[in-house]
Amino acid sequence: MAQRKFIDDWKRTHSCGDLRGADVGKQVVLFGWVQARRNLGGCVFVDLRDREGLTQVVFDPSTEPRDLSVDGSETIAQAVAIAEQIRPEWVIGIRGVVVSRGENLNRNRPTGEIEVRVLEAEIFNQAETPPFEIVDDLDTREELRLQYRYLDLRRRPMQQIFRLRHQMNQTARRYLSDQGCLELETPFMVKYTPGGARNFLVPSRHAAGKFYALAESPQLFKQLFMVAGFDRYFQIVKCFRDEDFRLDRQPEFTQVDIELSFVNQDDVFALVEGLMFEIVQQTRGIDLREKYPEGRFPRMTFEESMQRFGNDKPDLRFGMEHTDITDLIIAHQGGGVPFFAEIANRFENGTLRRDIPGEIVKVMSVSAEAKLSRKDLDEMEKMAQSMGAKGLARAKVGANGEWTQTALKTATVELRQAIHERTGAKEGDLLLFQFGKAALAHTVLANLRLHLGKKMGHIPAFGHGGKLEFLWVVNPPMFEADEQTGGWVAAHHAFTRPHDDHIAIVESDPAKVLCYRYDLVLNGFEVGGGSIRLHDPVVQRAVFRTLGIDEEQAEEKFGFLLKALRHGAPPHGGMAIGWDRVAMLLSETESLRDVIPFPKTQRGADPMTDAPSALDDEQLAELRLCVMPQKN
RNA sequence: GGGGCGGUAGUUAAGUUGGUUAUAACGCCGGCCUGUCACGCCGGAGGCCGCGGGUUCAAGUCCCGUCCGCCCCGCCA
Repeated sequence: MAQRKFIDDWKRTHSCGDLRGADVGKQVVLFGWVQARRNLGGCVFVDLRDREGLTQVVFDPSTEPRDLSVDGSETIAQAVAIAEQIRPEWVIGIRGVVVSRGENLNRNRPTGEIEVRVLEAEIFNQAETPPFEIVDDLDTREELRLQYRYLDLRRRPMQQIFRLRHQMNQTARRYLSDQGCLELETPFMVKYTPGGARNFLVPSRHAAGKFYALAESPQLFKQLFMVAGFDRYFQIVKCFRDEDFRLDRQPEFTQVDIELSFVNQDDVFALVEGLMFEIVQQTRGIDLREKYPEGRFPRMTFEESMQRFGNDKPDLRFGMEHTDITDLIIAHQGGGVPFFAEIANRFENGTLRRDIPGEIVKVMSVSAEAKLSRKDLDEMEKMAQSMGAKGLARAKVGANGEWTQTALKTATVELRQAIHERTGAKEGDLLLFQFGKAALAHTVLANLRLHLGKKMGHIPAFGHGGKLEFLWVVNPPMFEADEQTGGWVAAHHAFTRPHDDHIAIVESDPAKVLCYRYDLVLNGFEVGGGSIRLHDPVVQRAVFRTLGIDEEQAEEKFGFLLKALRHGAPPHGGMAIGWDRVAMLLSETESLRDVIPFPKTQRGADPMTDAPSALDDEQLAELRLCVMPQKN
């Protein structure tokens, strides 16, 4: 067996990204993986890779150690023999001398001025031929990349992403610590609490038949830190939610969790803004003060966001806003369009009311520049239908303000003029309509807006495209109507503080109650959310009454928190930042999976380890569990 | 739970109205080559066309089912 000189007697002197022209003449020891081997017949060039970079090393049988003023002639033949054997991804070590490449330099890499002339080499390990090449611009099924994630992670772009995450973590720790926050830990295995996201459950062997829940967030525990008087807390923490996935959702994900005592909403914002400025500066070298000179992010109310963009996480990198024309439809009694008239009638006769969320008519004006073909429109209509819409009514604005290419051509001049005036639509523009249930109309138009934004090149398919648009979305409603029961449910959670001037109407007019809940949005992604908590037991009881939760139920569900809040809870509030989403946006990658070292597929599987897996009967018996047969 | 797209050598793709032995590039293996750096040149191996059923003289291709992956709606307080 080889003598292992390279590990036992010699130490690595440099990384594969270190050496420059100034190092010429140095004797060096490099360790790494074989990126590429170019055998010219006698002379073998090898690109040696480690996490810092690539260095070309040369195995040349004609090397004369004396010319390099070093020993080692007897080892050169051995080294050249090794060069003949090695293959991509083998792990080797070399000892050699840095020489200038003179005219033959490679300007494409930082180490391109030099190469290392090998005097001695050792193979640490061979490698099977990898299922895909370890290259920067890999084009391979993602499933295969996940199956061999350790090879995928060997690639430079992936290494850069996780270096970025390291920087994010270091920056957050330093900043939040400087802001007086203590890094404290909360349990992952917690008591199951109903409502909200589904929990992953962990069966207990000691208490067979009982289960822990994996924490969907440290929410309740961080509030207990405030009761305990820690004053300010943060944690970089994993959260677990057993819900369906999207490109920005994984079953386990990381958030930077923050909670502060004796603060109002503005105090929380200032802290988080400072953090984001710092993160963007440290990781991307971008000074957000150029865009936000006051050091603050803009704010928009929830209601305005829904009106203008159809969701609570608007992508502000481009326009194409929506316009609510429900009032125009009512005023014009349908304006000659049968299905508008139908809606107008229902408002007339009181079936629908404007002051409570119900049905609406919205329009999005698309510039003539979009040059949408019939095929494009059909595709968009299909998209709308796949989201549950009946169709996609549209009208093209003609030279004299008439509507063409549309089922809406019966619209009156007055209605058309009113709509053109409000939307600013000009000749050649296309009007896209949605009407009916507000939630559906909003969803459809919000998605079409993003679709068109990408299609028209206002925003890239993924990545920030040089624009970082932050926004606080504030003052959402505290309660939502529960369609099934006809009662009220908490729009976020029951421990959010209502606006002070709405406390009086918590029970009398829940629909109008707004609360101190806020989301931080970046380029159309919700990257953080939080609230000022409700620490007043009197208001808390009123909220529970509105939600139809009596004291007994409240005790049963949230007893430990309510009890804690009765023992001297300071006013407090906080924030949770979706750290993976921030990493995804800053690294301009396509999905959350790209910024998580070992992510799950859309169905929650890990192709590498084959998790989740079945248990054998013995294990189940120990937990006193039995698995029901699959229902068909 | 619903809708859409995809699955063909190790990888990425092509594959005609169903019709001989399923192509190509990269990778892999062997040979040659002393200044390559996407090295080059010559040769070679490599296929359960995701899986199961059906239609047919004949299926990668058409039909049904199913599994897996991705995107969206619902869901995610």
